[in-house]
Amino acid sequence: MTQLPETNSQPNTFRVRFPPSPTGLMHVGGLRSALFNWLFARHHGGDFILRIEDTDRRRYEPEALSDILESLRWLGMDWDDGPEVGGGYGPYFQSERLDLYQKYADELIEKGAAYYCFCSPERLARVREEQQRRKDEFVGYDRFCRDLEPHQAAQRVGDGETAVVRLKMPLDGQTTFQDLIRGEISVENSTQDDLVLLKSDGYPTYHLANVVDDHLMGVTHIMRAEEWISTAPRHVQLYQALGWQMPAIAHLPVVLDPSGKGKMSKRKKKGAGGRELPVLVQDFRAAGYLPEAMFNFLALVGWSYDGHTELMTREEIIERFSVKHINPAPAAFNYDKLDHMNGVYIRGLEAEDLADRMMPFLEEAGLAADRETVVRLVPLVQERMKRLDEAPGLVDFFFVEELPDYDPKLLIPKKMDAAGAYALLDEARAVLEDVSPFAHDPLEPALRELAETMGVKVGQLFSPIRVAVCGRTVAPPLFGTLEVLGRERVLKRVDSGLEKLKTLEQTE
RNA sequence: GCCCCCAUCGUCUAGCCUGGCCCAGGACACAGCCCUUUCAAGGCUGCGACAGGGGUUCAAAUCCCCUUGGGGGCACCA
Repeated sequence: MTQLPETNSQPNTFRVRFPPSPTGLMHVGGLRSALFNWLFARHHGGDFILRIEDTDRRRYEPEALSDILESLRWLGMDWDDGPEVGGGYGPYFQSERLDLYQKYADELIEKGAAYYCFCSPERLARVREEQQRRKDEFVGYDRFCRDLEPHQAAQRVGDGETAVVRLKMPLDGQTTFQDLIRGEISVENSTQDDLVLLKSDGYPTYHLANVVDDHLMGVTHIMRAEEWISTAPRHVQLYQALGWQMPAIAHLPVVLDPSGKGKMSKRKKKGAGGRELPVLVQDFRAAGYLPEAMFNFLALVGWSYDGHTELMTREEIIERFSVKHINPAPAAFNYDKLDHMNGVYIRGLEAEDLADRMMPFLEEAGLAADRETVVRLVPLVQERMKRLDEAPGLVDFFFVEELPDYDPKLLIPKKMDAAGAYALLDEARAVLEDVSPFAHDPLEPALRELAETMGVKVGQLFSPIRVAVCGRTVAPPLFGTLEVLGRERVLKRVDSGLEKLKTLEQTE
């Protein structure tokens, strides 16, 4: 028998929980729910419980659990009760609490608040189908077994007949509850059907397990996504049948996909430029979003502080978080804004820190990047990055000996021909060979002076150099780039650029 | 179809509870200009909303009702 919690222990006045089901990889919607609960707990000095709702044996995926734990840790959300840390109300895996659910299901049957149902899934499907075809007002279980004689029903179960346990919902009247965000919510009981509490495999449904555990674990506040609203009346009835006080409850607005049409699904969406928009937490990590930016942004999905303060540290968010400022309206997930905010956080990083965070992305891209060089590169690219996954594309030419092939025409500046470009590059080469030390400072004045003596705009001179050295027209600031590249490689690339121009002249 | 929730710029939102300070503020995006060796970053400016209709009131974005629109849910999944 699973150990019941000490009845005389005084639970914290603020105990919230995040109860993921290990049926798939964690997605942002779930992370957001977790974050709001965590913020609520930390704000009030309460407890954050992590409970694994592994009651669906068919959809169970073993790798989901580690993904859930990693996702929470990524954002720095620690839990007071749960896997790996324990707590006084365990176990925290519902699959290890089966006897508890069985016990309360039995109790409800005994009280006459629940009953055995022997209807086969086939019959249920047939009933539903007919109701839909007839366009009945009521679609749901027809309560075929509700009034079976209890002793006979128990006998059949004893004889080994498979059955589920269903809750007897009231047939008339209405069920009402207070939502912390939406106020009073009320539904007609005649629209509700008798929900399954215990499945035929002996596992509880979400409804039973969730209610039993929230009660036993001393949960005081439930914050879950809006899609649960419609099941709340059932939970109200369940608490009532069990004779327990229901925790305060709040339904968080759903997160809509960027188009605002439908909630964010686990399927990836295509964004501007055909980029796959991340949905899973691990995709956000892989895209190079900083956890601190993600934390800040996610806190603002459905919650706001004062309408104009958006950049906040985690401490500030914890201090300012309030259920009162949670917006009940669904919100589209704004990737552009996330990117912008991530860029702000990237720009705020120390050079060494940013270099460390860039390294895995450079390695992943197959670049032989060394940390020392990357640290020197940071000032050149820091304000040009919104996501870390953009880093390889920004610095790749620093880590190759030979530039990949590029269009020689790029070497020719505006209003100029190949011969002119050649002359410019050739003169520049002389300067590049002479200047000492080969660093930003002597390099810039020297090349500016060259532009002046040659009577061209600096842009006209710098452009061919940039292309020769980087292999493209858009690149980090030139002089810093030259310095990091070093004289030897720069001259080699300029030579190769000169050669390209020469062949271009001949074919003209 | 039925039930429930929601409704301020293209998007995220402040204001709504406790009507007047709102001819509605901020952010992202977009456009223009400035800065500038490209691209960014930064600065400035612009574009742009109270879904519609009825009430209540001296006064409504704010309160009430209806309509419309959007979303969510209708499993032995969570």
